[in-house]
Amino acid sequence: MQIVTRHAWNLNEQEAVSLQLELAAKISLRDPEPFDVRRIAGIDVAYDKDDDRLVAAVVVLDADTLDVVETAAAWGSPSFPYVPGLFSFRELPPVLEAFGRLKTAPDLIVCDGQGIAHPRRFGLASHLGLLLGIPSIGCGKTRLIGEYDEPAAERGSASPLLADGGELVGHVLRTQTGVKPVFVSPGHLISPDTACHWVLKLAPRYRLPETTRQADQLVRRELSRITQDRRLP
DNA sequence: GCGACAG
DNA sequence: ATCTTGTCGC
Repeated sequence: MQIVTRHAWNLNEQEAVSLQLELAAKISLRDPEPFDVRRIAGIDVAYDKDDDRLVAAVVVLDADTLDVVETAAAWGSPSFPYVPGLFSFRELPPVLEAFGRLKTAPDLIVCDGQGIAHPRRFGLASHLGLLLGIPSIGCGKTRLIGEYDEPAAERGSASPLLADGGELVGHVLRTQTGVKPVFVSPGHLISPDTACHWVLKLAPRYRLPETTRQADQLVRRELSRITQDRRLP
């Protein structure tokens, strides 16, 4: 698929924050109509512990069978420090490169991290969704912002994630009975409820959605692949 | 000033 | 993210 980057990535922290404020105004929390989802993409990034390199991977799953139908990966190096709230500026460059290697564009993207459940309502999922113009969801393992009540223990239970004075920025969703919940928030072109619906559907057996699990596995395989090469004298 | 803080 | 052993359970 063709990737068109709409802005540069060589920014300092102040410029990055300004850009987020500017782009956050363009985010839509409405579901497309019609909203036909056949291919769902999952992304993940892994860091090399010895070298300062990182790998980004994209896996595309069939929405009905959850089978992997296409994958792509790209190597890079951290071009931005890890700063809570500016995560996308660190991981998106290689992720976009990986997307550019896909033959077919997905209908929905699920990211590791947050969507609008972010200080400026512009987390990684929102940034990626906006740049690609594709519906996106943020599914984080831990909280960045927001307050919430613990959801009931049964799979499918959810409680609203509220920021500031009660603004709904997502949901804390229990994907498996008796297991720690995940933080689901819309990235772009999707509503909070529809985002939860898809994450639950993508997690029929494990805590994390299959998109995230498959992307994580691919990225680790890529890491060990080069680690092996490096051991050869 | 003191915590909190996606991966 | 990454560093790390064993352990309980299906």
